[in-house]
Amino acid sequence: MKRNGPPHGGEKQSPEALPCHIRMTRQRTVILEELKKMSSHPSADELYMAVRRRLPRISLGTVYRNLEILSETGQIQKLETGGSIKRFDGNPHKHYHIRCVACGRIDDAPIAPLNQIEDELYGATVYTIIGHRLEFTGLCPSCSKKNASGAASGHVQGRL
Amino acid sequence: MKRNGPPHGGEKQSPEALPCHIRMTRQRTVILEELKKMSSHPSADELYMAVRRRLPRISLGTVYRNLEILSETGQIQKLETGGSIKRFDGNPHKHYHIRCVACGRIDDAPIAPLNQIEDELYGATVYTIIGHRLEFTGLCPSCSKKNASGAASGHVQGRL
DNA sequence: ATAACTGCAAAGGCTTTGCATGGAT
DNA sequence: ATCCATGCAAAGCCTTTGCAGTTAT
Repeated sequence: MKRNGPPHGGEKQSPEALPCHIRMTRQRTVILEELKKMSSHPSADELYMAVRRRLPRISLGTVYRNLEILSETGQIQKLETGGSIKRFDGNPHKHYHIRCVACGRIDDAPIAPLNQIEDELYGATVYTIIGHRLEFTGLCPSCSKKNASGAASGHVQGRL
Repeated sequence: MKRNGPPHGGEKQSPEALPCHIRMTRQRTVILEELKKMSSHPSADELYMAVRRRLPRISLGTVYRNLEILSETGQIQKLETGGSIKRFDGNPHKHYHIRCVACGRIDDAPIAPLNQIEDELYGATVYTIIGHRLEFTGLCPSCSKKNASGAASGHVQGRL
């Protein structure tokens, strides 16, 4: 079914020819609306939970499929962060993020894009450069508090 | 067995108290040696293949466990790149990478560390900053060639 | 002697996919 | 009418883990 793309979350999919006509289904509309409403850079599953409040019969697979399509059409961003769980951003514009290494929370990083940084590589790499991604890591307020109290051996949260 | 850490490759593990005495087993030695020998930032599985040439009976689980320990003791780096497959770097020093979005190949990015960049966030975020990661994306020579020839609809490789 | 480690296999978690059905254009 | 999209469930992939036996110190 997939031409030759990687399985799992592998490295990256082929540009995967999108269908000729992309239809606007109720599911797709709601997924997009809910994602744009959330500032929390949700995972597919978190978004699924949110969407389910409006479309109780939607399936997780549909959410995944739509997130893929929406990101391929540039309406949203699939975040490739350090964590292995994929997260999505309703804001399609280039910006950086900061990620809590303890709970996985992701926020926008208030810093201007490094527009020239890719130039530094031009003569120096054999790659054709496409872009770059800058991600800060840290502890969110909540985890940093927990870390300070139960500080014995530096315990950290399991997840969010 | 795991205290409270996330499952899968989740967000990040707790500092996971390492054992009191870390033994140097043959497996660990070979894994470290082979990794340092490879400049290709291999995945656990790729390294497993390499190590197996010297220790045919080693198990993949052992490779994973050792990579975890070695990275926690700072002898190697676990790369948190955009791809969802984890890769490892025998070079424990801070440096950036460039990743081929088509095949997942990773090379070092020949660019100096941005030592001051984290300062820009100090007043501006609620996070306690730990570090940052800069990753360039692009096409490696091999994929860029393939992309140019079969350029009809921009096909790209499936994996490495 | 004993805590740490290994091999093996099974479990786990996130993501993708096959298929029959439903729906947008 | 056509072909894209959905729901459901099963499969897939990478990674982690339980356990019993082994080994470094």
